[in-house]
Amino acid sequence: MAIIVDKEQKKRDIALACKDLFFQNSVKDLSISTIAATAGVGKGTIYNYFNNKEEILFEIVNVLLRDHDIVKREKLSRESTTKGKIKVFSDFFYNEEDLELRELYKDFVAISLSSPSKEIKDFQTNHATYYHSWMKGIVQEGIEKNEITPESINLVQTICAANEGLFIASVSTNRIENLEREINLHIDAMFNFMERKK
Amino acid sequence: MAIIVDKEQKKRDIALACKDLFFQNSVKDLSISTIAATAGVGKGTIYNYFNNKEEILFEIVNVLLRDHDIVKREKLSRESTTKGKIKVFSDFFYNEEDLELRELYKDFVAISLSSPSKEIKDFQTNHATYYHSWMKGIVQEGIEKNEITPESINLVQTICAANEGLFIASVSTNRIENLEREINLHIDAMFNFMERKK
DNA sequence: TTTGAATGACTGACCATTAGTCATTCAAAA
DNA sequence: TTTTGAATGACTAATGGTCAGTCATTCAAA
Repeated sequence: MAIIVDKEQKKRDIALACKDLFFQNSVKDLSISTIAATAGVGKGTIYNYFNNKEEILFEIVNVLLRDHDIVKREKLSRESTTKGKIKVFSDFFYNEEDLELRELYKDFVAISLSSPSKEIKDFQTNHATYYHSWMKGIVQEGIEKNEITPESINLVQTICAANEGLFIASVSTNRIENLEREINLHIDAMFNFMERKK
Repeated sequence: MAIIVDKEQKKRDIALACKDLFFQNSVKDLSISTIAATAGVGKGTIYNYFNNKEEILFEIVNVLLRDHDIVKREKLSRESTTKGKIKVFSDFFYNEEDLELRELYKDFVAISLSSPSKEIKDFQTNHATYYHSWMKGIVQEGIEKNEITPESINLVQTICAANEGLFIASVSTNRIENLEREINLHIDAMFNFMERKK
């Protein structure tokens, strides 16, 4: 009949083609024309695959998060203690290699705060739930290995939230000079309470 | 020679005139024309007092925060325990009476995440520092009254960050069904560690 | 007391740019 | 040759921001 393209693949191709554009500019400062030109397609084509700029950002984040998770799993497997794992788990917010992904993540949170559409919220919920239960698994494991107390499981939510809160503060204010230090301090403080006293 | 207006006052007047507009719409969805019409001035006049829409939001938040603080001080004085005070301090994120201010606050954080201009960051830093040291004062007082351990002072940062993080999560995801409960749970958990054992 | 020059406040028409649409074109398959 | 999905970019409507001109008030000089 006519050309049939793999819609999902093309969507990914377009998104990844302007990855760097999104790294260097905030979504707000990018025009659809620029994005289309960078991806090497017409403006109309963009609208064949995405409803708006934000969805392109989501697609990029989605793809990058998959790679990020693989690396994270790798790094986690090299840690033996629960505390070490939690620290590695939290290093997304400050480490050098996730700098670009973090740039996108900022935009991402900004969008979900100002335009709470259903899709965006579901998207965020999925990711948040995924990482939350991942961390919960790590803590659970620590409990089973008798490293930390059973009540520690109730602090998972707080650790996650504090990480997020510290990150937001480090971006939106000048109050946090050293995020890595700040996050590790708070994890240390939490583990003081969570660790089994011998 | 000519008319001299109180610039600061007029700025406040314009901002407050479209307060409700900002409550009901996100900054993104408001046009300068609409804002100008609502405030009853010409579009050009807006630019005599503000550089962009965001600055109008800041002005509104500034004024409202002043009132909010008075009420908060009032409420705090009625609490006798440190734990009670911290809970009252944190209720901004979920209580009914601050609903509108919270709407603005969301926009506010979104802007500081996506357009980190110097002014915005300074503005945020001032407020964050102000509230942070306020809470620190409350904790300090609790330590002096021998209610909580001296080490508690190190958890102020974590409590603040976790509140913020939980709030962000409640807005941007569907994971937190009851923010009030979640925040109070985490404060209770923290106080379990902070309180002096008798 | 009158007057007109000086000045600051205010304005909305105007311009450049943008998001989003859609009629048209293109190319492959039948 | 015909059919049909994909791609396109000219077009429209709306927006943010500018700026040349208008207006109102004041006050010094006549």
